Amino acid sequence: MDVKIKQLQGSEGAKKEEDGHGSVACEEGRTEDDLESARAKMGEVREENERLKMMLQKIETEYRSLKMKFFDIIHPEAKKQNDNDSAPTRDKCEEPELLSLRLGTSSPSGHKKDEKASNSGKSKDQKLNETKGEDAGETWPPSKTSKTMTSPDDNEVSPQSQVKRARVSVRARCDTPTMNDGCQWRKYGQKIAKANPCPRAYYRCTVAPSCPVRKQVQRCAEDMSILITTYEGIHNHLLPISATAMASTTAAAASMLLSGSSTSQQTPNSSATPTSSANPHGLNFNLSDNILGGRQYYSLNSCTALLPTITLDLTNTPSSSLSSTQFNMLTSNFSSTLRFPSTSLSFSSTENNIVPTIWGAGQVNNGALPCIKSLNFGRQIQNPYYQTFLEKSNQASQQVFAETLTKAITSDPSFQPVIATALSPMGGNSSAASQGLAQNGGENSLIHNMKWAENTVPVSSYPMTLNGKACTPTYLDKSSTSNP
DNA sequence: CGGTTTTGACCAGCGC
DNA sequence: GCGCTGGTCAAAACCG
Repeated sequence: MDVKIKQLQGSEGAKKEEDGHGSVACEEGRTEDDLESARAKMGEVREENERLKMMLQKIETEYRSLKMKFFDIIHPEAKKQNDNDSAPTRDKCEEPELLSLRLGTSSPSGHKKDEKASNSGKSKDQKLNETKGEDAGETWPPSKTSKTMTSPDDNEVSPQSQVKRARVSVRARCDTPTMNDGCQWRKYGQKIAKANPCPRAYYRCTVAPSCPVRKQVQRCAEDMSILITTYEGIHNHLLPISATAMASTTAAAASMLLSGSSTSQQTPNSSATPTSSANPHGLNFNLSDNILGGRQYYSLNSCTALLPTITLDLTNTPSSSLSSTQFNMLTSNFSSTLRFPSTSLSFSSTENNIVPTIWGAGQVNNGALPCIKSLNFGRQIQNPYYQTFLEKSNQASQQVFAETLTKAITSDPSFQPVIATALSPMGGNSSAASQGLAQNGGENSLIHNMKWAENTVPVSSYPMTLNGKACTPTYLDKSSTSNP
């Protein structure tokens, strides 16, 4: 991790020059007007950076405060005994708890045997994770393995086991039988599900023989053009570039689901009244009841209802109760009909010029899978190339995203715990963010700090294709980088 | 020939 | 205990 941080710091230093702070020499040959214009822009950028810096500091302060409160709730006895303990001590104890929510790791405990050899090289937090048996990789219900072996985790429906079994359902308009999400899948079964004439197909990942990831593909009974793909599990292998987009997106979505669930759990009534907060960018983050969770396809699938499921609605059909120009994040409540909460993220916007810019670096994102670039918590790919690529090609979009997200966070207090939880696995701890902030002088601090996830993948490389045919060809940048 | 798909059978969980 | 349903297995068929 230290190495990664150093790499980031190094890239940030290089980026400063790209930002224009060290590029005065490049101004040679330009007119005085150009110089004045460039200086004015530099001033604006500096001001914006200062604002972002302040926002980040505020977020970190609130994050630490929330962490302390959370720790007090979880360990009230520890609070009594350690009333005089400093915050760093608490952080040490709490970090594994928060890390247990991480879904984007690529080292599932289901393959601990294989990992024992390399265990010595693992970071501290990873080891703590394994010690507590909360590794997020073991997500698939061990239906078959339970025949021969049962783990203690499987016998209790603890919050941790719910975490492990989180599902991410993706609704997208597709004409072909299945979405090509970049992974290799092998079909191992097909069933006619109740109340849906369309058969449900079962696939498992064949990129690695021991990969636990599986997916179910079924057409929506209400709209045959909508393909519902449900992912479950975490890849335990390196992924192709094109596959990391989906993997990170589902991981991020699942992470949102889990963090949102925990929030609702602690304050079950807090979401009774939908709250929304518009921001100057016109991007609304709505925290409300489980509006989409009550959709029919949830209740029809009893088994899905047994698992915490998050739905990424990538269809162009605006939700009946939601504006088509909103990025609606709907946290779950605890419906009496569902044993676990379901969360829906609706990306149904087709007209909004903000969201596509965020997801796709300006490319129109009309139904293509949005890549939550700056909220990737997984680390499937650790390739410096992606960092460089992103910094050069997606810098503008990330700035927009950072600004938008920051304003959304600051304007909507209910979103802060979600981000706080989401940020906790990134880069190990929040103090690293502070360090990075201090060491790089705060320039573009928020943007950079939110780029810790090494598997960030440019959307332009994500082939939302269907068996080789572009699912939504107009959204793809054909000049994008090719897979290695 | 090896990998994938198809498809009937089997199993487990759940409700009655 | 029985039936229903979802999920998985595995042999056969299929395909490049």
